[in-house]
Amino acid sequence: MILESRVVRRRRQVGDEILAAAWALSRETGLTGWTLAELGRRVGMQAASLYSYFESKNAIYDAMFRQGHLQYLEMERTRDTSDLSPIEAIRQGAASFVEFALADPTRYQHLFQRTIPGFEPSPEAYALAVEGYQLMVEAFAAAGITDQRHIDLFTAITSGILSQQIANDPGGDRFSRLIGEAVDLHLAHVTSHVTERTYRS
Amino acid sequence: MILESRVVRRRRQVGDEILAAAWALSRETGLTGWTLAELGRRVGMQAASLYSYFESKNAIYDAMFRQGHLQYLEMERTRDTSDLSPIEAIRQGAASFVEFALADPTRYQHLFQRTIPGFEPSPEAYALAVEGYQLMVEAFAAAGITDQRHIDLFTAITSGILSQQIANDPGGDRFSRLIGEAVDLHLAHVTSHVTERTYRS
DNA sequence: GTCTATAGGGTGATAGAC
DNA sequence: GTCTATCACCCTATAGAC
Repeated sequence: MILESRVVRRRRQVGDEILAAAWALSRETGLTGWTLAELGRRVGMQAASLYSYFESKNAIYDAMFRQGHLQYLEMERTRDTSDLSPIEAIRQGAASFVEFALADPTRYQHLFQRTIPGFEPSPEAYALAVEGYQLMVEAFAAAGITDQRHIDLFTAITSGILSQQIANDPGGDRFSRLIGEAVDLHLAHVTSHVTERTYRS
Repeated sequence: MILESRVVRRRRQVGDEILAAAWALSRETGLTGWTLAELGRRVGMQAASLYSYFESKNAIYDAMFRQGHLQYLEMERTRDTSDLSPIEAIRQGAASFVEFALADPTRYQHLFQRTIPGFEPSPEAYALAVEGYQLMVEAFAAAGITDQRHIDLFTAITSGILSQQIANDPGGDRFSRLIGEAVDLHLAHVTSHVTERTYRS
């Protein structure tokens, strides 16, 4: 049993090493800009040997998707909002999401923009994405905001700022610096009864 | 001269036919989901013969990019805003942009999201994109809105709504129906002095 | 598990006859 | 201008020896 456990651990280590190399390659040449041959070279292995760890290239993408969402969920779970009002928690959550996105734009692209032709996350991995979305929905519910339209507008604004930032000013803050202003604007809007009356569906 | 002109006209016709087929294929299987062999088959031609009309596949993408932006500029130029206030013209412009985008999401993707690996528009084609952007900037200037931050927030919100709409509710209106609400929210914000004071950079 | 070899598919682009 | 033939790649994935 002890011997088997060592083997299992070693396997996991190599798998993680492959994933780390895949992330590095993706950051350098784009998510679709590398081949299994290059990935193998990075970890000192023939391309064919990668198949001992992942059953296909898409399985590697799936593991990356899963890993990225686990990182996001871990960040969200350790974020302390106990001292914050619900509204303040939403503000912090948005800032935290932007920080997560810009800390690794390639990861953001893979997790939230899905541009790889032919790749779709497995149900297990997709469930993690849904879980993250639910955390946001709950944060809004805690502030009494439950209208799907309001949440949709929030996600649209946030993703719009991030995609513009990453595409048109990579490494800068031309768009991302607007996130606080945009969130406050949105929150003021959805918590005002006047506006709700005007735009009821 | 007359004979030559006929030849030239015929060449343009075939070129346009090829472009139309490329658009059709792109709508069916994605911008990167077809090959020159398939495109040739569509127009009754061998793949190699396409090179008499376009010097590369990227040149076809470039012509599509150019054609799409010309369509947008044509729509903008024929849009009558003479009876509208500057603010109302911005509202109409946003609605018109959303309509243009959703009328052909593939075209929107090619013109404004640029997801084709390795493709960059030629300077001539890119100039058309800049021209369209300038039209929007001028519409804002006419309303006294010249702060780049405000225009950036507008483009972020608009593109965010559109990308969410196309990615998560294709064919529906879950996100796009929010455009009027979002634009009004944005306009109310940027024309309020209180807010300007709060968020001055 | 890792290797070599290769299957089996595909691609954009070019040469040269007609 | 259009064709056939082909170049010169490239890729993921698998078979089988070690």
